[in-house]
Amino acid sequence: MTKQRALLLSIFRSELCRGKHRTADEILEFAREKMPGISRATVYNNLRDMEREGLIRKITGEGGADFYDASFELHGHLICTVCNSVKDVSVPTMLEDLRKISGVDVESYELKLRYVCEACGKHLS
Amino acid sequence: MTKQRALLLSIFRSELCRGKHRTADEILEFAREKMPGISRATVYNNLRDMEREGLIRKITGEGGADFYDASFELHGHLICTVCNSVKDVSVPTMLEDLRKISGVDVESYELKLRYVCEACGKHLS
DNA sequence: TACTCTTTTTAGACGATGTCCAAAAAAACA
DNA sequence: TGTTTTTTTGGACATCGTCTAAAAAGAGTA
Repeated sequence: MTKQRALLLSIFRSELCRGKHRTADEILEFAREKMPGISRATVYNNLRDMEREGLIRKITGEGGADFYDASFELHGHLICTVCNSVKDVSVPTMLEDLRKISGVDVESYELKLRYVCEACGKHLS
Repeated sequence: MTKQRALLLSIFRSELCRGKHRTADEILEFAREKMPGISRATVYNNLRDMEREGLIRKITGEGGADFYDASFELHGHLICTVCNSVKDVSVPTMLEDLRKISGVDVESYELKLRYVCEACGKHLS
């Protein structure tokens, strides 16, 4: 366990990431506050590895960067089509349902729901 | 309606795209076979507009380029974690179910299911 | 058609995100 | 400790997509 890897894990466990969705570059910023010299490649390498190990989840980004969260249970993401904000939504039986529907042994899923969030809905009058 | 736009629409309606998932660059290639000078920017602009108009769907790509399909009904995508191949899977009641579960007026969804496809499953012994 | 106004196309520069590489450093092992 | 393996590093590189300003094409009107 390298110091860099430990730092990244601690960031994901900290308030900085609790319930939030972070891009690789946001994680890099957080990491550099504690370890100024840490390399971009190191962060990307570790994010890739941590995802493979199931420690974090990667969500393929809307219009740009992918983002990561440290949530262990599978859940979907509500994405506002106006402001791109993201909220989690839990769908407990989803994996089982999907296995039945598809007839395939689904390992995991990524579900993005497009909607208009409350704040943006008000502005649309 | 410009000639370029008409060409792109015809490509999406043709056998080249029926039931398939195409990247922007594949579409660009197809377009250049008929109209060699067509610009990359034109293809990207039109794909963006056509998606906004609901003529095509964009699926945020795994490890790289986004891809597009011309299928009008919502459906999920089975993605093989080994070879990255994509297959459609229909989930008829999904949108209604999701509205009930989330309590939000979901406009559309994007569902990616990770699994190991038949061909790859055999090789894994 | 001729004139105007608006929209689209174009080429290429640009930007953002992420990957690759070979050398150096750190960690793990015996 | 000495050796081997893994990780980090920095910077070049690749990919994908967006932006820009000028030119061309399309649309509207008479």
